[in-house]
Amino acid sequence: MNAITVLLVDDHLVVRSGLRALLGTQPDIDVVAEASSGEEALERVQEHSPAVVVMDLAMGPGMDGIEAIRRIRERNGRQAILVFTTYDSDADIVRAVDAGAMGYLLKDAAPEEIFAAIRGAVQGKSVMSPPVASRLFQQLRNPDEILTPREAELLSLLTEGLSNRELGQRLFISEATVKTHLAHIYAKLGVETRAAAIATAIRREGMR
Amino acid sequence: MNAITVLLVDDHLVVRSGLRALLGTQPDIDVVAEASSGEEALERVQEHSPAVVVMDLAMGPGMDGIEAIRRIRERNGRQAILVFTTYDSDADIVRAVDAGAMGYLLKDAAPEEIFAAIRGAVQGKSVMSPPVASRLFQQLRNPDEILTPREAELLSLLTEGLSNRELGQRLFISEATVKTHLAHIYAKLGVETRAAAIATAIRREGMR
DNA sequence: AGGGCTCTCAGCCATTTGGCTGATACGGCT
DNA sequence: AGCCGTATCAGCCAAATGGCTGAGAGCCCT
Repeated sequence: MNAITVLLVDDHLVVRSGLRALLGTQPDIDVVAEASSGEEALERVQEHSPAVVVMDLAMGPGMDGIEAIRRIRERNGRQAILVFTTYDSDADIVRAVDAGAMGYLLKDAAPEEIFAAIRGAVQGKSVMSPPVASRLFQQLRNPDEILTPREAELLSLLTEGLSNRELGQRLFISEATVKTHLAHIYAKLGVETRAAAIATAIRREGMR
Repeated sequence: MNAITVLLVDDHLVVRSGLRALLGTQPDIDVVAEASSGEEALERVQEHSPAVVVMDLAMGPGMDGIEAIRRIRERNGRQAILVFTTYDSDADIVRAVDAGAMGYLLKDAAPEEIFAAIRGAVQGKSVMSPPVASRLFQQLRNPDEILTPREAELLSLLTEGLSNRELGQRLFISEATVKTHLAHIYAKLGVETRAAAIATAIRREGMR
């Protein structure tokens, strides 16, 4: 039987080594290449056409994981992409699945979980770490809490520490509109002040 | 020649595997044990008395890396402790060095850097990743920007999104005093609003 | 055509925050 | 004893923020 070919994408060498060592114990899984950036990932996919791409979302400067997923899916849809990352950030999960990820694993997942996810991915099965799945489920249950694109944009700038006036100037809208958006954001995030919104956003949405 | 005995502490199995794989290539370095939590790290140190402890700061629930460093140094000062983590947060660096860490490496360090750090550590040399060293240097150069303990405490609570009133209640001081501290914090962080202070604090101090 | 969502803006008012000045108290250092 | 840093508190005032109501325009979907 043919082994499942895998490409590892992570900007940390130790993580790639660790995955390679772990996956090396499985005869039916074959790590054929590694990449340390989104750009490199695209090249390796072209070269090797791996069956599965295991990818960290957080990568240094340049293309991030989400963008890499999108590009891989666009030009070469045959790969199953597994996200393998440290954080179970709501926004990341949604964006990764949206971009075309087949599964979302946390880095503290047990080896068996990882193996199962890779084997499942080639068969078109979607795999999530339990904590990730429960978060996704919550999101689906509470559509009220999903920010509109404009609100997300504003929230992102909010975490830069801008004032209402500055937000308005940056987005070419009046301060009144800024306040309206903010009020909606607060309601959706379940907070009452801008400070709490920033704290929530940075911590929970992974806006580092 | 006797190999350098090493204990790996990281809550992520893949990271431990990766480090083990990397360090396994060096004949003079011998990984004698692994731990996935601060508590476990203490036990392993007792059991194996490794020459070097390579430790991640961020670990799941329970004892964090800083606390683990402190405890190891307290009861058994013979180990050289190397911090090996993802973030170059100012606060973490200072606290880790304060707790007794010999060096501070980032996870994207080159293998040679890691080997050199371990070898240097047993000889009492202090090793820092270049970006880490430069941050520390900046801290030393700008003593004006170092927060007092009370200010740091307040800033920490600030990132929870509390109001001045709540801050006062939590710290058993008047709102007036809270405002005084805040003004000092803003000046030291070089910001003008609480929002910017929170953003700066969370991003730069690693207050996740 | 109508309903719903998003984005935009306005005005009013209460609360919060920030800037400023000045003050007291304690501890350590010289 | 005197100085400095830290921590505490007060009062005043301007600016920013948040809560509320209401409203028009564009868009998509049925």
